[in-house]
Amino acid sequence: MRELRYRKIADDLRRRVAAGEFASGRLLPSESELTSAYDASRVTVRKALEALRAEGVLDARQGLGWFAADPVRQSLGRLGTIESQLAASGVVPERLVLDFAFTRASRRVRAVLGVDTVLRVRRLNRADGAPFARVTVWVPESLGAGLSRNDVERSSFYDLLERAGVARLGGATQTIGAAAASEADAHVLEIPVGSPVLRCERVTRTVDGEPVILAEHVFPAHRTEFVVDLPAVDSIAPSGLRLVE
Amino acid sequence: MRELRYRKIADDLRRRVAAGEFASGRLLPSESELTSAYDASRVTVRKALEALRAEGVLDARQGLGWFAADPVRQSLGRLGTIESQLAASGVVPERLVLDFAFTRASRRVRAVLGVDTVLRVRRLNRADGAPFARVTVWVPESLGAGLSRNDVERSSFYDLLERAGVARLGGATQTIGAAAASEADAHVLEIPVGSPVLRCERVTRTVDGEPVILAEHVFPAHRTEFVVDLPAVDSIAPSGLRLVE
DNA sequence: CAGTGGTCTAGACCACTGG
DNA sequence: CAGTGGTCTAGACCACTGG
Repeated sequence: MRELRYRKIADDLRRRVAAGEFASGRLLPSESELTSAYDASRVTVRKALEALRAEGVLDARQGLGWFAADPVRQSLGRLGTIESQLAASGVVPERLVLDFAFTRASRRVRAVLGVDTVLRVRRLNRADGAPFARVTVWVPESLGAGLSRNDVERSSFYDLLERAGVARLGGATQTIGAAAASEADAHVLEIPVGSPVLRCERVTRTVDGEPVILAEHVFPAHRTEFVVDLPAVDSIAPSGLRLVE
Repeated sequence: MRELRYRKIADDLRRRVAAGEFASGRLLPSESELTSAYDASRVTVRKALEALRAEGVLDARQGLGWFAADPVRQSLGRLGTIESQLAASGVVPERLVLDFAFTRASRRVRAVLGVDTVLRVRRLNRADGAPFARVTVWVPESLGAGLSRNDVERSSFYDLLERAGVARLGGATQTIGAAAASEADAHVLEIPVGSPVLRCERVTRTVDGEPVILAEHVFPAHRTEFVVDLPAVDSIAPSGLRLVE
């Protein structure tokens, strides 16, 4: 990988912001100062700054200057996965494997993954002993063939597939809906049947765009919510909503 | 508002893509051709193209060219507001004002907006006659003072505040949760009490970061879901989720 | 190979901010 | 007012794609 100047500048500025160098209303050096300091053109410096704005790290106002973005926005940009959030707050999430089987794909799963036989794993996630997610993951038989039940209890599927070099994962599409808890959900999550749950379905693709993981997460509504930070809006209505069927 | 060249170019290209001019693998004119055609510098043309890439409308490959993005991603990038989606599919959304009042802010509303008196508007949105959203909007008394009941029935709050120059809106934070339909929700949305609903709360800030609009949207779960497109992932778990309390 | 997008430079004018 | 970020120009070199 070629070294990109704007990326090096962005990395350096991100580090300095994280170190608190520009905390609480203090402005960054002006673009022309940064241009001199990094010995780059203003366009390159701006490309780095705009990238950090897109990440939610920095923001700017014309006539004023660049500054570290609102902490709320920063923390949202860094939210990451629920497990990393829990780990950061000192709670060790437990992962319990309920089911591990190679089975025929249902019509829905076949439509998404395009294969007839899949590895299906059901897991329960707990935080401080209380269940907070019921997870079902489907992967094509070929990708799951090397995985053991102990593997999926110890590690996340992302680690097992990506870091082990089995697949190179690219983007994903995530849908979030509400539903009433099924009997199976209710039993595992220790909530009443029919009580509201958040249901999240996620299709993860390889870098080539081929869908390789289908995951369903069910969360009890009283314990969980999704947070989305929108750097700019053109409406006050929720974004990303669509009507189904 | 000053006319921005890169924005005009982006608007034109977006329209041409939507019209199918570059459908199914056909490339757009090269950047140097676009530079001549729009009589702008290459940097300006690229700024327009990059903006459309960020929207999910276009994509490019070095050495090949620019092309209309994958339709899946396109539809996600263009999702925008539910009302614009409906309009695009030929359904005219109706907006019915249920309530329009200046009232004392509840503790929650005061905590968010930082004022004691607010304009509170309740609306019902329908598509093809069927209710799909119950909306409550709170704005500080000072911002709502110039608005009439007819205004909020005809136009969106965004149009009323931003385009009318009352406030310059910046970013927003949106939380999505599930809940059981309250009696009021159920009555207005024509669903059973206790059936699952998606509940979305959105805080919109001015460009200066001051919260000025609080909006709550309640959607019947069986008709609606949120879709998020994630260009790159570092986990297969849902992103943006957090535990409440 | 010729042509493409990706990065980068050294300038310029403008709208906007704070004092 | 001087200084700031926002936009825009006319160049340049590079890595990469397809034939």
